[in-house]
Amino acid sequence: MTRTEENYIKTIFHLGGNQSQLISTNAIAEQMQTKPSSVTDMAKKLTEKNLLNYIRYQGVSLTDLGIKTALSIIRKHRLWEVFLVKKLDFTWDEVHEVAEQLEHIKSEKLIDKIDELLDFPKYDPHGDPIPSKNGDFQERDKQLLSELKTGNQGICVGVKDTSATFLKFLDKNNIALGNSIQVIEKEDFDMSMRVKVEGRNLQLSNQVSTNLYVKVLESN
Amino acid sequence: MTRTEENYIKTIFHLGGNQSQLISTNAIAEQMQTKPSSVTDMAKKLTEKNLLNYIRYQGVSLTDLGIKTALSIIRKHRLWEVFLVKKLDFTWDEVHEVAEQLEHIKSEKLIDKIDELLDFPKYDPHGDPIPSKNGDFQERDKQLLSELKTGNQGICVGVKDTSATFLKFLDKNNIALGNSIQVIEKEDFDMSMRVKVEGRNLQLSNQVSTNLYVKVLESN
DNA sequence: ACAAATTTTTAGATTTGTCTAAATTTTAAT
DNA sequence: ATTAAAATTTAGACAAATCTAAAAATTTGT
Repeated sequence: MTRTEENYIKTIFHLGGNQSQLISTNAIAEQMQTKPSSVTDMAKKLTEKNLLNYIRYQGVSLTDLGIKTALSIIRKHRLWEVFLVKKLDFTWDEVHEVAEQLEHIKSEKLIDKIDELLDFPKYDPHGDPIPSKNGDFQERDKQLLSELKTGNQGICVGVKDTSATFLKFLDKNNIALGNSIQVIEKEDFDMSMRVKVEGRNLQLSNQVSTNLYVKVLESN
Repeated sequence: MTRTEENYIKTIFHLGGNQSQLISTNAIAEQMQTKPSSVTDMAKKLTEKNLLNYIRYQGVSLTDLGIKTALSIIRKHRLWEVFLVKKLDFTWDEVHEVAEQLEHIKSEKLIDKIDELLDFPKYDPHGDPIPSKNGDFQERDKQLLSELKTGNQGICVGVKDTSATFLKFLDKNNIALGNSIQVIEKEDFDMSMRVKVEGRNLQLSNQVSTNLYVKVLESN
């Protein structure tokens, strides 16, 4: 498998092509910064290799083999991210670009040893779950901060937007995964909300609250 | 720089193209398992990029920029080898293949942090020196075991042949870098020699003694 | 249901890195 | 100093991954 092929498989997975949902060549092209015609060519090629199901004019979905392949790449990507943060003191906004390269290194032993070195982490620095060696992983029980009701309390467990600008914004406001967060007041006008993060009062815009995942603590 | 270009630069360095010595397209092709005509094409391309000096029908040598580039790649390769052995328990015969991939990862911060994590090692698992960040490195004072005279004593400091078969042979015979070694007797007939390695007697063929580097301990 | 707009595919071209076969240059031998 | 042998380059072709422009299919609006 070439690096390009792996990137297609990974992108299709992230667009939902694992739920036997058909993903359009247009959507893939947009995500990958390429043209729909290029996607069509690759769709044919990957179908030939039994990684995709492709229906002309409809879109593609991943086969079982395709899903397995995608999970393997995602596992590598997320483990490398943990490695960079835990062992090399990278910040969570610096890891993505490098992990994009490292995820393509071909050595089963290497990634298993990295997994072991990190003591088999379950989540990456952005709170996303890391598939196990045999490909299973459970999405954490979480919801967007914006979905919480006034008074609800939770723990920050992940981010939806993983861009450096958003992550740095969170750093600057001392919001980190694991922090407790409580909704004090929601503003109908602009959907912003006042929250308490680890005891500190903050005003967060809708843009922020729709990109921060929390695990709700049941009040009773 | 593409991965292929980097591999050409690295190969030319190893063939001596740093000493402003001209390396033939034939020699490069043989080393890289490709055809001389392909090398010619790449020679033109890399000359265009100011990495090579190329004289038609004569060969190529590295420019200053080419040497700097080669040293950067070799630095990465050797640091990754140390990482694999020291942090992930790879054996010295397993590291080459994986390091060939890792050496192409583009991130200055990454390799500097790996260097730091390893506490700035000077030599890789095969005894080869690791260029510093600014590109200087000194070849260790060493000679082939085969060059020693009867009675000479030394320390194993490196291998010339880094193939898995040779390295496993050394493992099997409990010969490791850092071991003391003394020449007991040299056989004129087949150039084999009887040696004492850390007190144990061994008979080594010429093939072995011409691939093991030692640092001679001056008798007086 | 049909025309217009949108999406997708096809056809043909481009770039990178490679190859084979033929032509050219250099080296070696007498 | 020629000629034969060896090494090197050129010319033309190919595969992978991409693009643009045109054609075809699908979706949408009325």
